[in-house]
Amino acid sequence: MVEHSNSAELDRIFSALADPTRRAILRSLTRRPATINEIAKPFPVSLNAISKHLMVLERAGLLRREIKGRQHHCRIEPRPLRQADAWMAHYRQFWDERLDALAVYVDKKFKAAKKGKAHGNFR
Amino acid sequence: MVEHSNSAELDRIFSALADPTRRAILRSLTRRPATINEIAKPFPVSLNAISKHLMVLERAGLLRREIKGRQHHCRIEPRPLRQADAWMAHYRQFWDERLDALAVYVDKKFKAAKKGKAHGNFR
DNA sequence: ATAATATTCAACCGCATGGTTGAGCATTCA
DNA sequence: TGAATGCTCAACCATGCGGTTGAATATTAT
Repeated sequence: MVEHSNSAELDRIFSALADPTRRAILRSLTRRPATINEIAKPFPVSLNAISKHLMVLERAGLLRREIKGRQHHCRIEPRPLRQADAWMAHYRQFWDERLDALAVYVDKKFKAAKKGKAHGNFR
Repeated sequence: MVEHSNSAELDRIFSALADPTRRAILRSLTRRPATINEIAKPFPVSLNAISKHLMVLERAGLLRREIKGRQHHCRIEPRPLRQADAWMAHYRQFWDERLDALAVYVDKKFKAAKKGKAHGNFR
């Protein structure tokens, strides 16, 4: 529950990424910054829906907005992705090309547990 | 909306990661596989709540369960993280050590847009 | 001044989520 | 056989989410 301090931030980042529309918006913003109307155009949902998505991205720190007159110019802000990446780095060793070292490791423990040989290792 | 085919899978993966309890569970499973009771013990919520979290992780492919008698032995399954990582790879160039090349790139476009110089570039 | 444009606010809907409690079902222990 | 254990199912609750429509606000254009 307590975890790493920046846990709430990771919550916002990962859950912002958990929606396909928002991921598509981010991808489009890597091509060029855009106003909200421009961002919304390709999507089959209302402008309001997109406006909400943008707020979610903004709260996650993944989007920056600069208001210029009546237009809001948006650009991607990649730094939070670095944070998500840092979280995943802890697990990267486990799927890396080096033949899934963890999978092997865990599998051993797993099999041992099933045989009841390793109960002392459990808390 | 259509996106990449495996979009729904990414949805499940990212939203599974968007909860601190589930991230803590994953982390604990990197230390050792465990039964559901063992997993639940450290958390201040009910066993049922943990059981639900485990189902979410399982549906995202991040956890594998083997039922041995009345105990369910769980281990982490890192492969989906690789997928999430692949998605992020597209953005990695943007925050990499090369001093945020995208930030600079986007910033240029952004400033241009604000001055109204680049309207032709917008779709 | 008026109209059009760009965006948000507010209220609502249906559904998912994270949590609870209590019952139910296998499996193991005595 | 009967009791304890490990886990899920079912029902419920409060909250949040992604979507809508309609009104409001602010800026720009006529």
